[in-house]
Amino acid sequence: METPKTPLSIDTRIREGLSRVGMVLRVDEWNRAKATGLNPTQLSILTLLEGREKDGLGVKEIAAHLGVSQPTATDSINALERKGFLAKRQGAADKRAVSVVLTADGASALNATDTGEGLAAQAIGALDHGEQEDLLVTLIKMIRRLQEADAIPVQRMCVTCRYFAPFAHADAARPHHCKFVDAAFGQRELRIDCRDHVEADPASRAATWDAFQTG
Amino acid sequence: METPKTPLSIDTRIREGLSRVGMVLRVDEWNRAKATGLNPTQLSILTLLEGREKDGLGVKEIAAHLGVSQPTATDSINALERKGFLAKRQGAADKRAVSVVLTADGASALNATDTGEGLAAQAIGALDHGEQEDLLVTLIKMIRRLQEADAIPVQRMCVTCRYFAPFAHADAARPHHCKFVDAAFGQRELRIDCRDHVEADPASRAATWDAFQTG
DNA sequence: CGTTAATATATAGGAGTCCTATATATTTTC
DNA sequence: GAAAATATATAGGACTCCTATATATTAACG
Repeated sequence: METPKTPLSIDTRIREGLSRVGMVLRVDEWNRAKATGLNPTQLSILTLLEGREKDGLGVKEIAAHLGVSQPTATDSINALERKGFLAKRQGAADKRAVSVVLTADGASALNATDTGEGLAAQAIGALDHGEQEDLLVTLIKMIRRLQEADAIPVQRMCVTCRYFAPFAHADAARPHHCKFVDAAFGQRELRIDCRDHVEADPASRAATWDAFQTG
Repeated sequence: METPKTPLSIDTRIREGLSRVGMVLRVDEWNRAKATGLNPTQLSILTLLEGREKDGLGVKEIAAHLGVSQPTATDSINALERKGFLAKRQGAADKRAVSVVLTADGASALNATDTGEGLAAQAIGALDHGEQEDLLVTLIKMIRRLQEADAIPVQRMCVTCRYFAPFAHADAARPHHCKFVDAAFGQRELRIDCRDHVEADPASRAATWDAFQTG
């Protein structure tokens, strides 16, 4: 009957929980990816490039999004280039730079991986609607904090978008408004990575966040 | 002005959010591990073995906890054995089996990695107390579901422990009771991986969960 | 009781991730 | 225009991670 060591803080236990769930996400990704001969890292890169077909992304940006070093990103990009799933174009203005874009093959490989079912979806499905919504909002809050702290690159979330008008409507089910598509939407529809995102300037971003939080 | 493709379900967006946060967890782990010459996978294994010094764990079990194949687990275990951070003992009853245990060196390497600060801790710190608590409970709910579905191995959580008496006290701050240490504790103290965990039988596990949920 | 099936782990082989350190080519800066 | 900063690539090495298969034991069953 040992007494437990230093009692763990709630931070630590949340991290433990996130890491368990994260493990399952990774397993799902292996299953998704296997069919197309990809692995989770490669799948992440293709996903990242989807919806950025205009400008592509630089090697450094990809590394930052993946949370790996730049040479590692080069490695994985090369692996995908060999497979013909993406292409490197020389940067227009800056000749040092490179612009990585999805090829047609890459896009179809991505579509071939059915994103539908998986263990993670099952776990999320075990939550009721309110919990799902709260979880989404909590994650958004965490991600935003990391973004504000420059710990991760800019995410294309509604809450930092210039087109986002939080709580613009009285309708409790669809309180928010997207000025880009000019439509109302609900908390449950909040995006983590919207292809139409345009970052708002810091001042209005802060104001938007404030309005979003105080609901 | 492209119209967005098929609108993503909330499942998908929660997965996106979890994966962003998971990326940060991984970066934190690299930073933690680097000092001791480890990598995140190795760190996970050592963490897993901590608090199981009596019986150790089998290769297969370690693989299941990590969500990797058995040969991969063998690889990583061998790497750690080379470094002297763990040892393999032959199984007592079953001579095929192996029991992997932490060595003293392994334990101190683990302690050397300061678990304190990191990006994830910062992101979690951005949440208020209520949100942290809700997040912890939500994660527990998800993990339990995965466990019940045999998608992940048994986790040593309070909610599946025979010593756990949910909402046994009137005190709102410390409603739960742990019959092992015979003490009251709060939602915020719920464990994800308790070394004193003993799995309850299915029937009482279900009853406990029910009591916990309807709290 | 002995053959067959199941289990726990290890090996083999190979692609790819991931790191640090450093080289190369271009901007940028003063 | 030289020095500092930036974007990417290379080199070298440890390790992760897979599938397929081999080995040793234990369990199952006719």
